[in-house]
Amino acid sequence: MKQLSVYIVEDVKEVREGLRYLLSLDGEINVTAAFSSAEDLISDLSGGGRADVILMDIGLPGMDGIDATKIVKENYPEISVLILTIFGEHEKIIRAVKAGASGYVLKNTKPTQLSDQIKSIKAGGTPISPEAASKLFDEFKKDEKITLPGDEAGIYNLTAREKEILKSIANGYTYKEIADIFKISSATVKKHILHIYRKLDVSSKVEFMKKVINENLL
Amino acid sequence: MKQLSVYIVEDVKEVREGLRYLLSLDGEINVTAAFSSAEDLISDLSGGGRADVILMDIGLPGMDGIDATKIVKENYPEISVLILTIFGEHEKIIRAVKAGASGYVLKNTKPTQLSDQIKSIKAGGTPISPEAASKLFDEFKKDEKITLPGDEAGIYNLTAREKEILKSIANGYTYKEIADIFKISSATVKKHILHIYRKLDVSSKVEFMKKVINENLL
DNA sequence: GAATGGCTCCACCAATTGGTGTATGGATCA
DNA sequence: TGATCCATACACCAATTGGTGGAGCCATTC
Repeated sequence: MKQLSVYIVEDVKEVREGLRYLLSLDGEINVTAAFSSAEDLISDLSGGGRADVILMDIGLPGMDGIDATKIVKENYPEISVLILTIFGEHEKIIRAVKAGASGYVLKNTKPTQLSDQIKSIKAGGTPISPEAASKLFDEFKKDEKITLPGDEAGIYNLTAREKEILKSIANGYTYKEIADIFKISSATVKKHILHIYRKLDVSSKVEFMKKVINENLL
Repeated sequence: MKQLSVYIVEDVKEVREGLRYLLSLDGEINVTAAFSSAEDLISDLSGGGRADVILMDIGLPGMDGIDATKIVKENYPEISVLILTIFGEHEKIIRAVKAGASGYVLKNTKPTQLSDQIKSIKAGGTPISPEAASKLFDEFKKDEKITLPGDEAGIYNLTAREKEILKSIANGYTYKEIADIFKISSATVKKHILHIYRKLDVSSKVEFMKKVINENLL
């Protein structure tokens, strides 16, 4: 297995060197650089420096770890950023993950666990501790709402009209009520809905609602 | 590092033995037993058998992986359950995680990734693939809603029978189908549903579904 | 024992839904 | 210039749903 190239960004020298030492114990991990500020990191990356994973402290002097994460992910999306944090920094963690961080680990994580988590990022896993999971989940949901309806054709190739009808149905209106809203015949509404059913592969309002709500089609 | 003891629960022999072989390639993982049914697993645990991680298939004959997970977590909470699934089983995954699963991995995950994900569970991580993450997030949010406001007031004072009917309706069955399932008249089913509607303060299946799904009444 | 509440069932009704046709005008596209 | 898609609309039909009333049986509770 190829070695993982890891950068460390942490302002406190003792922590920085401690991390470097701890990670050096894992043969699969190679700490190729360590920086005491986000600015130094950015400057290295601009100069062609690369890493598989960046271990990023949040509380950095100058540019903080969140903004740094944003810049890294915007310019070098292939690099995974793992946020280093202390217990209780929920909100910062959320902002960091929204900025593109792949996950986070607590600073008091055991050495072996830290190695495993770094490796698991590249293996497709997302290390998240349960404590802050629900908050994180909320935020992700908000993101979804932004990204989903913005799409043009829609996931099921629904036409613009069909999307309108879909929303109305999901909001509990009957065919007749929807007909009044859009000033069309209820027969037309029904026609639209049957088309929607076909596209969503459902055949009743119950199935329809399950799909709409579970897949956040609103 | 101590070896991780892993159980496999998977009904298809080829898959089961394939997993056992793949995991045997990782020195830190020790597959101590493999079962073809949830019942066999439970019986082993009852007899004193233990594992650090259980790799659990969802689609098992007899007791399915979700119920099995529930039982395992209720009786042996220290055991982590990792759900083995195929792409697209969103709903089941959600239910499995709610049942206490530590995460899930897709069946087509690469061997090395699988090992890493198993190890990352015990390292505190939660292996979740991004595809279904947002859905999972939604569900967690819903859980929050339940535990916070829906306290002692009970779940709308529904009787045991009404809860059964509620589930069936939410699963898309018609009155008639439910009548067949419970061996009662469809008139009775309808009566129950009208009672449920009153208690939930709704008056159609669409409103009903919104409430059931959003407040996770299943 | 009477009252209450849960579960069962019946009849009857209006409204809604699911599904099938067919058809017309407009836009778009090959 | 056809062909196709979209939105509109109508007719007709079977099934399901939402709502009302009443009623019997059983267990628990007061």
